[in-house]
Amino acid sequence: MTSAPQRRRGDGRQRLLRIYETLRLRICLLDYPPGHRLREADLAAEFAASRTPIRRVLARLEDEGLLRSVHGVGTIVTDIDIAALAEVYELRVALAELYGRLAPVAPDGAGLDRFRAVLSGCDALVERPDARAFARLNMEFFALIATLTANAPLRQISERLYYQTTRIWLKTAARLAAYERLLAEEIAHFRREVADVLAALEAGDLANVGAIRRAHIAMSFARLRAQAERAAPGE
Amino acid sequence: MTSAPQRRRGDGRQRLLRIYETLRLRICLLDYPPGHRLREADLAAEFAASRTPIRRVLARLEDEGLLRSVHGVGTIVTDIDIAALAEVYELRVALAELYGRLAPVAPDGAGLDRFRAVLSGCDALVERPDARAFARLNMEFFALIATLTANAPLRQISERLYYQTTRIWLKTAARLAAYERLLAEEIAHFRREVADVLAALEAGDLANVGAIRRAHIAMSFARLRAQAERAAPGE
DNA sequence: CCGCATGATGATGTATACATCCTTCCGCTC
DNA sequence: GAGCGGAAGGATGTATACATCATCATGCGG
Repeated sequence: MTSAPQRRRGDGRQRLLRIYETLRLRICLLDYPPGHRLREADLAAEFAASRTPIRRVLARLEDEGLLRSVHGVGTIVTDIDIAALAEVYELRVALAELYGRLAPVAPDGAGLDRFRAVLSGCDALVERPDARAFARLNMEFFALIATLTANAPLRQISERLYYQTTRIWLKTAARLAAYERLLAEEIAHFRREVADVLAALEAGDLANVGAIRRAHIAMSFARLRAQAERAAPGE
Repeated sequence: MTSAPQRRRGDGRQRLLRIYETLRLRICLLDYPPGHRLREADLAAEFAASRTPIRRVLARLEDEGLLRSVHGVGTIVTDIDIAALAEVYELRVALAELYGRLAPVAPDGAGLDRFRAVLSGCDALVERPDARAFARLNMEFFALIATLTANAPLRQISERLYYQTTRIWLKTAARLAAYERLLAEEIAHFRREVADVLAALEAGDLANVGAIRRAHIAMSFARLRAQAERAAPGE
C-alpha cells in the first residue's frame, strides 16, 4: 500500500471553497461591513497562501456583487441602496414560489428533524435575542429550504440572491434607536415563518411552502423598507 | 492641455470584458465545441496578454458553468446532459413570465425598430438558412428582450441561463441527418416568436410578451428534447 | 495662510518563474 | 506479444517580482 501524497491544506478547490465561504460569512455577518476595505496581502497571510488564490476567491465574490475591486485603492465591500435591494427582493419573491413547483423534494425524517432544530433555535433566540445568532440561524434555515428542490440552477440562483440581501437587515437595524425591539420582533416573525413552513412540510404540502415563503419574504422586505425610511428619511 | 497616458489595449476592466464576451461567443457558436480543450498559453498569445488576465476570464466562465478547469489537463468546454438542461429550461420558462411583471420598460421607437430589424433578419434567414447566423440573430433578439425590464438582477440571471442553454440546440441538430430541414423549421419557429413579441409590443401589451416568450421557450425545449431522443435514443 | 505640484507609500493589476498534477510514450519484464 | 513501470512533456495551480494607479503628506510659491 503506497502512502497518499501529503496534502497540507486540502486539495486546491476545496481549500478555495473554504476561503470563499469564510469571507462570504464575514461579509454577511458584517464582520466586514459595507465600505470596509479588504487587503489581499492581509488575507493571504491569514490563510497561509499567496495573493493568487485569494484573488481567485475575491474575483468570484466580485462577480457575485459582494465586493468591488478598485485599482490602487483596495477591495471594498459593496453597499446596496434600497432601490437595488427592491429589485433583488422582487426576484426572490418570484423564485420562492418555484420551490414546490420545480422538482420538489419531500424531506425525510432526518430532514424534518433539522427543520425542527431550527424552530428550537428560534425559541432559544426569543429567550435571549442575539443579532449574529439570528443571522446564522436564518442562513441555516435557508440552506434547509434549498434542499426542498432538486433543481440545481434554482438552488444556485436563490442562494446567490439570498446572500446579496441577507446582510442588509443587520446593517439597517443597527442604525436604529429601537434596535432591541426590532430584533425581538424580527425573531418573532422568523419563528412564525419557520413554524408555518414546518407545518406545511409535516402535512406533505410542498406547494404551500412556496406560497408561505413568498408571503414572508415580501413582508420581510416591506418591514425592511419601512425601517430604512425611518433610519434615513428622504434618502 | 496634458496628453492622456497612453493605453494600448483598453483600460483593464473593459479589456477583460472584451475577452470574456469573445470567448463566450465562441463557446456558444460551437467554435469551441463541448469537450474542446483550451490552453491558457494559447489564449494569452492570441490576446497579447499574460496568463493572469486570461485566467481571470476563464474563472468567470467556469463559475458560470461554461468551462471546467482540470489541474494538469486543461480548461475544457462543458457539456450538458438533457436532464441538467431540462432544469435550466424550467427556470427559464418561469423567469420569462417575469418580464412584463417586474419593472417592465416599454421600448421607444428606436427600440421597436431594432425588433423589426430582427424580424427582417428572420426573413433573410428563411431565404438562406445558416446555423451560425441563426444563432447570432437569436442572441441579438435575446439582448433586445433584456431591455424590456429595468430589473437588473433579472436581466443578469436570464442572460446567464440563456448562455448556458443556447449552444445545445446547435450541437444536437448537427448530429442529426435531417439537419437542413430542422434548421429551416427552427428558423420558422423563431420567426413566429419574434413576430408575436413584436405584435405584443406594438400593441403596448408588455405583460403578454412574458406569456408569449414562456410558451415559445417551453415549446423550443420540447422540440429539443424530441431531437435529442432521436439523436441518441436510450441515452 | 492657502493652493497646487510633487514625491512617498501602499494598494490592485500584470507578467513570469516555479510547483504540482495528469497524460503519454517508451522500454523492460514476464 | 501483452502488461506494467517510469520518465518526459505539457497543462493548470501557486508564489513572487514588477507595473500601474490612487491617495496623502510635504514643501514650495502665490
